[in-house]
Amino acid sequence: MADRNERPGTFRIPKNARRVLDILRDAGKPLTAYEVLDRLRPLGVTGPPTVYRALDRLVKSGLVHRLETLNAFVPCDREGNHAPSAMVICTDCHDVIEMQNDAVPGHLYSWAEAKDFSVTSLTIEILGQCGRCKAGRNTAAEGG
Amino acid sequence: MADRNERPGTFRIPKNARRVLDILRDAGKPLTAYEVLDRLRPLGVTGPPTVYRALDRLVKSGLVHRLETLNAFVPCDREGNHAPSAMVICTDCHDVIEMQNDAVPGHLYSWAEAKDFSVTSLTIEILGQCGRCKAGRNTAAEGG
DNA sequence: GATGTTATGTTATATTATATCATATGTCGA
DNA sequence: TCGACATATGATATAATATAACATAACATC
Repeated sequence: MADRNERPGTFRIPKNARRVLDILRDAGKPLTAYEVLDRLRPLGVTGPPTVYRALDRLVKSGLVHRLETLNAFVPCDREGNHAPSAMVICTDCHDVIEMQNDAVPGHLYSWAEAKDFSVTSLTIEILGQCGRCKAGRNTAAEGG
Repeated sequence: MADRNERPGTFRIPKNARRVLDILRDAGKPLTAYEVLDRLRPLGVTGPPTVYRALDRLVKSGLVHRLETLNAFVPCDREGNHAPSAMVICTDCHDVIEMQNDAVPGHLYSWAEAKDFSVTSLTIEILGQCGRCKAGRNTAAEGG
Protein backbone atom coordinates (compact mmCIF):
# COMPACT_ATOMS: atom_id res chain seq x y z
CA MET A 1 0.00 0.00 0.00
CA ALA A 2 2.85 2.34 0.85
CA ASP A 3 4.01 2.56 -2.74
CA ARG A 4 0.67 3.90 -3.77
CA ASN A 5 1.94 7.28 -2.64
CA GLU A 6 4.80 9.42 -3.73
CA ARG A 7 7.99 9.35 -1.78
CA PRO A 8 11.47 10.58 -2.46
CA GLY A 9 13.02 8.36 -5.09
CA THR A 10 9.60 7.11 -6.09
CA PHE A 11 7.41 8.05 -9.02
CA ARG A 12 3.70 8.33 -9.52
CA ILE A 13 1.93 5.26 -10.86
CA PRO A 14 -1.32 6.05 -12.65
CA LYS A 15 -4.47 4.11 -11.95
CA ASN A 16 -4.32 1.59 -14.77
CA ALA A 17 -0.65 0.85 -14.34
CA ARG A 18 -1.33 0.29 -10.66
CA ARG A 19 -4.13 -2.15 -11.46
CA VAL A 20 -2.01 -4.01 -13.99
CA LEU A 21 0.87 -4.30 -11.57
CA ASP A 22 -1.44 -5.70 -8.90
CA ILE A 23 -2.89 -8.18 -11.38
CA LEU A 24 0.55 -9.39 -12.38
CA ARG A 25 1.62 -9.74 -8.77
CA ASP A 26 -1.51 -11.68 -7.91
CA ALA A 27 -1.16 -13.99 -10.90
CA GLY A 28 2.09 -15.52 -9.77
CA LYS A 29 2.86 -16.49 -13.35
CA PRO A 30 3.48 -14.66 -16.61
CA LEU A 31 0.39 -13.17 -18.19
CA THR A 32 -0.10 -12.02 -21.75
CA ALA A 33 -1.52 -8.57 -22.40
CA TYR A 34 -4.86 -10.12 -23.27
CA GLU A 35 -4.92 -12.19 -20.10
CA VAL A 36 -4.41 -8.97 -18.18
CA LEU A 37 -7.20 -7.41 -20.22
CA ASP A 38 -9.56 -10.23 -19.27
CA ARG A 39 -8.90 -9.50 -15.61
CA LEU A 40 -9.52 -5.80 -16.19
CA ARG A 41 -12.82 -6.19 -18.00
CA PRO A 42 -14.82 -6.54 -14.76
CA LEU A 43 -13.42 -3.10 -13.89
CA GLY A 44 -14.75 -1.61 -17.08
CA VAL A 45 -11.64 -1.70 -19.24
CA THR A 46 -12.57 -2.69 -22.77
CA GLY A 47 -9.62 -2.21 -25.10
CA PRO A 48 -6.10 -3.49 -25.63
CA PRO A 49 -4.49 -0.03 -25.80
CA THR A 50 -5.31 0.59 -22.17
CA VAL A 51 -3.42 -2.53 -21.19
CA TYR A 52 -0.48 -1.98 -23.50
CA ARG A 53 -0.08 1.58 -22.31
CA ALA A 54 0.02 0.48 -18.71
CA LEU A 55 2.43 -2.34 -19.50
CA ASP A 56 4.72 0.02 -21.42
CA ARG A 57 4.97 2.31 -18.44
CA LEU A 58 5.68 -0.51 -16.07
CA VAL A 59 8.29 -2.07 -18.31
CA LYS A 60 10.02 1.27 -18.83
CA SER A 61 10.14 1.87 -15.10
CA GLY A 62 11.52 -1.63 -14.54
CA LEU A 63 8.65 -2.72 -12.29
CA VAL A 64 7.63 -5.31 -14.87
CA HIS A 65 9.65 -7.44 -17.26
CA ARG A 66 8.51 -8.49 -20.66
CA LEU A 67 9.28 -12.08 -21.57
CA GLU A 68 10.03 -11.95 -25.27
CA THR A 69 9.90 -15.69 -25.75
CA LEU A 70 6.39 -15.91 -24.29
CA ASN A 71 4.99 -12.51 -25.23
CA ALA A 72 4.09 -12.24 -21.59
CA PHE A 73 4.79 -10.10 -18.57
CA VAL A 74 5.93 -10.64 -15.00
CA PRO A 75 6.51 -8.25 -12.12
CA CYS A 76 10.13 -7.65 -11.22
CA ASP A 77 10.83 -9.57 -8.05
CA ARG A 78 13.77 -7.54 -6.88
CA GLU A 79 13.17 -4.87 -4.28
CA GLY A 80 14.57 -1.57 -5.38
CA ASN A 81 16.82 -3.08 -8.05
CA HIS A 82 15.02 -3.25 -11.34
CA ALA A 83 18.11 -3.55 -13.52
CA PRO A 84 17.92 -6.09 -16.33
CA SER A 85 18.67 -9.65 -15.37
CA ALA A 86 18.35 -13.12 -16.81
CA MET A 87 14.96 -14.79 -16.74
CA VAL A 88 14.79 -18.54 -16.26
CA ILE A 89 11.45 -19.87 -17.45
CA CYS A 90 10.03 -23.36 -16.98
CA THR A 91 8.04 -24.29 -20.05
CA ASP A 92 6.02 -26.81 -18.03
CA CYS A 93 4.78 -24.82 -15.05
CA HIS A 94 5.63 -21.34 -16.38
CA ASP A 95 7.44 -20.55 -13.20
CA VAL A 96 9.91 -17.73 -13.73
CA ILE A 97 12.94 -16.95 -11.68
CA GLU A 98 15.19 -13.98 -12.05
CA MET A 99 18.77 -15.07 -12.10
CA GLN A 100 20.75 -13.38 -9.39
CA ASN A 101 24.14 -13.51 -11.07
CA ASP A 102 24.44 -9.99 -12.36
CA ALA A 103 27.95 -10.70 -13.55
CA VAL A 104 26.54 -12.04 -16.79
CA PRO A 105 24.65 -8.94 -17.90
CA GLY A 106 27.72 -7.00 -16.81
CA HIS A 107 29.88 -9.17 -19.03
CA LEU A 108 27.69 -8.62 -22.04
CA TYR A 109 27.55 -4.89 -21.45
CA SER A 110 31.32 -4.60 -21.27
CA TRP A 111 31.81 -6.71 -24.35
CA ALA A 112 29.36 -4.64 -26.37
CA GLU A 113 30.68 -1.30 -25.16
CA ALA A 114 34.21 -2.42 -25.96
CA LYS A 115 33.02 -2.90 -29.54
CA ASP A 116 31.76 0.69 -29.55
CA PHE A 117 28.16 -0.48 -29.28
CA SER A 118 25.86 1.51 -26.97
CA VAL A 119 23.51 -0.87 -25.21
CA THR A 120 19.96 0.28 -24.63
CA SER A 121 18.38 -3.02 -23.71
CA LEU A 122 19.42 -6.50 -22.80
CA THR A 123 17.28 -9.60 -22.98
CA ILE A 124 18.36 -12.92 -21.56
CA GLU A 125 15.85 -15.74 -21.44
CA ILE A 126 16.52 -19.36 -20.61
CA LEU A 127 13.78 -21.87 -21.38
CA GLY A 128 13.66 -25.39 -20.09
CA GLN A 129 12.32 -27.59 -17.34
CA CYS A 130 12.67 -26.81 -13.67
CA GLY A 131 13.71 -29.37 -11.08
CA ARG A 132 10.25 -29.84 -9.64
CA CYS A 133 8.72 -30.49 -13.04
CA LYS A 134 11.50 -32.88 -13.97
CA ALA A 135 10.77 -34.86 -10.85
CA GLY A 136 7.06 -34.84 -11.67
CA ARG A 137 6.34 -33.50 -8.22
CA ASN A 138 5.27 -30.01 -9.07
CA THR A 139 1.90 -29.41 -7.52
CA ALA A 140 1.88 -25.73 -8.42
CA ALA A 141 1.80 -26.12 -12.19
CA GLU A 142 -0.45 -23.54 -13.85
CA GLY A 143 -1.87 -22.79 -10.47
CA GLY A 144 -0.80 -19.19 -10.29
CA MET B 1 26.69 -23.50 -53.58
CA ALA B 2 28.37 -26.61 -52.24
CA ASP B 3 25.99 -26.86 -49.31
CA ARG B 4 23.08 -27.26 -51.63
CA ASN B 5 23.99 -30.94 -51.76
CA GLU B 6 24.15 -33.63 -49.16
CA ARG B 7 27.45 -34.45 -47.59
CA PRO B 8 28.53 -36.50 -44.60
CA GLY B 9 27.51 -34.65 -41.45
CA THR B 10 24.95 -32.70 -43.41
CA PHE B 11 21.19 -33.07 -43.56
CA ARG B 12 18.69 -32.71 -46.30
CA ILE B 13 17.11 -29.28 -46.70
CA PRO B 14 13.73 -29.33 -48.43
CA LYS B 15 12.92 -26.94 -51.23
CA ASN B 16 11.13 -24.23 -49.29
CA ALA B 17 13.61 -24.19 -46.45
CA ARG B 18 16.37 -23.87 -49.04
CA ARG B 19 14.61 -20.93 -50.67
CA VAL B 20 14.02 -19.23 -47.34
CA LEU B 21 17.63 -19.69 -46.30
CA ASP B 22 18.82 -18.17 -49.57
CA ILE B 23 16.44 -15.25 -49.15
CA LEU B 24 17.70 -14.57 -45.64
CA ARG B 25 21.31 -14.77 -46.75
CA ASP B 26 20.66 -12.40 -49.64
CA ALA B 27 18.81 -9.91 -47.46
CA GLY B 28 21.79 -9.10 -45.27
CA LYS B 29 19.44 -7.94 -42.54
CA PRO B 30 16.76 -9.52 -40.37
CA LEU B 31 13.52 -10.28 -42.16
CA THR B 32 10.12 -10.96 -40.68
CA ALA B 33 8.20 -14.03 -41.78
CA TYR B 34 5.93 -11.85 -43.89
CA GLU B 35 8.87 -10.12 -45.54
CA VAL B 36 10.14 -13.55 -46.50
CA LEU B 37 6.69 -14.41 -47.77
CA ASP B 38 6.67 -11.33 -49.99
CA ARG B 39 9.90 -12.50 -51.58
CA LEU B 40 8.43 -15.98 -52.09
CA ARG B 41 5.23 -14.84 -53.75
CA PRO B 42 6.86 -14.47 -57.17
CA LEU B 43 7.73 -18.17 -56.82
CA GLY B 44 4.11 -19.09 -56.25
CA VAL B 45 4.05 -19.32 -52.46
CA THR B 46 0.81 -17.86 -51.17
CA GLY B 47 0.42 -18.61 -47.48
CA PRO B 48 2.15 -17.91 -44.18
CA PRO B 49 2.25 -21.55 -43.06
CA THR B 50 4.69 -22.37 -45.85
CA VAL B 51 7.07 -19.74 -44.57
CA TYR B 52 6.67 -20.55 -40.91
CA ARG B 53 7.24 -24.24 -41.56
CA ALA B 54 10.44 -23.53 -43.42
CA LEU B 55 11.61 -21.11 -40.73
CA ASP B 56 10.85 -23.65 -37.99
CA ARG B 57 13.04 -26.22 -39.68
CA LEU B 58 15.87 -23.80 -40.17
CA VAL B 59 15.70 -22.52 -36.62
CA LYS B 60 15.62 -26.06 -35.24
CA SER B 61 18.64 -27.01 -37.29
CA GLY B 62 20.48 -23.90 -36.14
CA LEU B 63 20.96 -22.54 -39.65
CA VAL B 64 18.75 -19.59 -38.81
CA HIS B 65 18.26 -17.63 -35.62
CA ARG B 66 15.04 -16.06 -34.55
CA LEU B 67 15.36 -12.60 -33.04
CA GLU B 68 12.69 -12.50 -30.37
CA THR B 69 12.92 -8.78 -29.85
CA LEU B 70 12.25 -8.06 -33.54
CA ASN B 71 10.09 -11.03 -34.50
CA ALA B 72 12.56 -11.50 -37.30
CA PHE B 73 15.03 -14.03 -38.62
CA VAL B 74 18.69 -14.04 -39.64
CA PRO B 75 20.93 -16.78 -40.99
CA CYS B 76 23.53 -18.10 -38.59
CA ASP B 77 26.87 -16.65 -39.61
CA ARG B 78 29.06 -19.29 -38.06
CA GLU B 79 30.40 -22.04 -40.27
CA GLY B 80 29.64 -25.42 -38.82
CA ASN B 81 28.94 -24.10 -35.32
CA HIS B 82 25.30 -23.30 -34.93
CA ALA B 83 25.24 -23.35 -31.13
CA PRO B 84 23.25 -20.59 -29.47
CA SER B 85 25.08 -17.32 -29.07
CA ALA B 86 24.36 -13.73 -28.18
CA MET B 87 22.89 -11.48 -30.84
CA VAL B 88 23.89 -7.82 -30.89
CA ILE B 89 21.34 -5.79 -32.83
CA CYS B 90 21.61 -2.18 -33.92
CA THR B 91 18.17 -0.60 -33.73
CA ASP B 92 19.18 2.04 -36.28
CA CYS B 93 20.61 0.04 -39.16
CA HIS B 94 19.34 -3.40 -38.08
CA ASP B 95 22.78 -4.81 -38.47
CA VAL B 96 23.17 -7.98 -36.40
CA ILE B 97 26.36 -9.49 -35.15
CA GLU B 98 26.72 -12.77 -33.37
CA MET B 99 28.81 -12.35 -30.31
CA GLN B 100 31.81 -14.61 -30.39
CA ASN B 101 32.30 -14.97 -26.66
CA ASP B 102 30.72 -18.34 -26.03
CA ALA B 103 31.76 -18.18 -22.42
CA VAL B 104 28.58 -16.30 -21.61
CA PRO B 105 26.09 -18.86 -22.87
CA GLY B 106 28.29 -21.44 -21.16
CA HIS B 107 28.02 -19.53 -17.92
CA LEU B 108 24.27 -19.35 -18.09
CA TYR B 109 24.00 -23.03 -18.89
CA SER B 110 26.13 -24.04 -15.94
CA TRP B 111 24.27 -21.76 -13.60
CA ALA B 112 20.89 -23.12 -14.66
CA GLU B 113 21.97 -26.74 -14.61
CA ALA B 114 23.45 -26.23 -11.14
CA LYS B 115 19.96 -25.18 -10.04
CA ASP B 116 18.60 -28.45 -11.41
CA PHE B 117 17.08 -26.66 -14.39
CA SER B 118 17.37 -28.41 -17.79
CA VAL B 119 17.97 -25.83 -20.48
CA THR B 120 16.32 -26.35 -23.83
CA SER B 121 16.82 -22.91 -25.29
CA LEU B 122 18.79 -19.82 -24.60
CA THR B 123 18.06 -16.36 -25.94
CA ILE B 124 20.43 -13.44 -25.54
CA GLU B 125 19.68 -10.23 -27.38
CA ILE B 126 21.39 -6.92 -26.94
CA LEU B 127 19.75 -3.89 -28.51
CA GLY B 128 21.41 -0.54 -29.01
CA GLN B 129 23.33 1.58 -31.43
CA CYS B 130 26.39 0.41 -33.29
CA GLY B 131 29.53 2.45 -33.65
CA ARG B 132 28.92 3.39 -37.24
CA CYS B 133 25.42 4.67 -36.52
CA LYS B 134 26.63 6.58 -33.47
CA ALA B 135 29.16 8.34 -35.66
CA GLY B 136 26.47 9.10 -38.21
CA ARG B 137 28.65 7.59 -40.89
CA ASN B 138 26.73 4.45 -41.61
CA THR B 139 26.05 4.33 -45.31
CA ALA B 140 24.62 0.84 -45.15
CA ALA B 141 21.55 1.61 -43.07
CA GLU B 142 18.53 -0.40 -44.21
CA GLY B 143 20.44 -1.16 -47.33
CA GLY B 144 20.67 -4.92 -46.84
C1' DG C 1 3.04 -49.04 -58.89
C1' DA C 2 1.30 -49.61 -54.04
C1' DT C 3 2.35 -47.82 -49.65
C1' DG C 4 4.00 -44.96 -46.01
C1' DT C 5 6.43 -40.74 -45.00
C1' DT C 6 7.70 -36.18 -45.66
C1' DA C 7 6.70 -31.83 -47.59
C1' DT C 8 3.69 -28.42 -49.53
C1' DG C 9 -0.71 -25.93 -50.64
C1' DT C 10 -4.86 -23.52 -49.13
C1' DT C 11 -8.31 -21.36 -46.39
C1' DA C 12 -9.64 -19.71 -42.31
C1' DT C 13 -8.79 -17.89 -37.93
C1' DA C 14 -6.29 -16.97 -33.60
C1' DT C 15 -3.11 -14.04 -31.20
C1' DT C 16 -0.43 -10.00 -30.40
C1' DA C 17 0.10 -5.05 -31.03
C1' DT C 18 -0.72 -0.19 -32.71
C1' DA C 19 -2.84 3.97 -34.93
C1' DT C 20 -6.07 7.36 -34.32
C1' DC C 21 -9.09 10.36 -32.44
C1' DA C 22 -12.20 11.58 -28.62
C1' DT C 23 -12.90 12.38 -23.70
C1' DA C 24 -11.62 12.90 -19.04
C1' DT C 25 -8.71 13.96 -15.16
C1' DG C 26 -5.09 16.28 -12.77
C1' DT C 27 -2.09 20.48 -12.01
C1' DC C 28 -1.14 24.99 -11.35
C1' DG C 29 -1.17 29.75 -11.76
C1' DA C 30 -4.08 34.04 -12.42
C1' DT D 1 -12.88 29.04 -9.59
C1' DC D 2 -11.64 29.25 -13.94
C1' DG D 3 -8.76 28.68 -17.96
C1' DA D 4 -4.93 26.41 -20.02
C1' DC D 5 -1.90 22.86 -20.43
C1' DA D 6 -0.19 18.23 -19.67
C1' DT D 7 -1.17 13.64 -18.54
C1' DA D 8 -4.07 9.72 -18.65
C1' DT D 9 -7.91 7.00 -20.28
C1' DG D 10 -11.66 5.41 -23.46
C1' DA D 11 -13.13 3.48 -27.78
C1' DT D 12 -13.03 1.84 -32.51
C1' DA D 13 -10.64 0.09 -36.09
C1' DT D 14 -6.97 -2.27 -38.10
C1' DA D 15 -2.17 -3.93 -38.61
C1' DA D 16 1.21 -7.48 -37.81
C1' DT D 17 2.41 -11.97 -36.29
C1' DA D 18 1.34 -16.88 -35.93
C1' DT D 19 -1.26 -21.31 -36.07
C1' DA D 20 -5.12 -24.86 -36.87
C1' DA D 21 -6.99 -27.94 -39.89
C1' DC D 22 -7.41 -30.39 -43.76
C1' DA D 23 -6.24 -31.42 -48.71
C1' DT D 24 -2.78 -32.55 -52.13
C1' DA D 25 1.67 -33.58 -53.91
C1' DA D 26 6.42 -35.49 -54.06
C1' DC D 27 9.56 -38.73 -52.61
C1' DA D 28 11.38 -43.06 -50.99
C1' DT D 29 11.32 -48.03 -50.67
C1' DC D 30 9.89 -52.25 -51.48
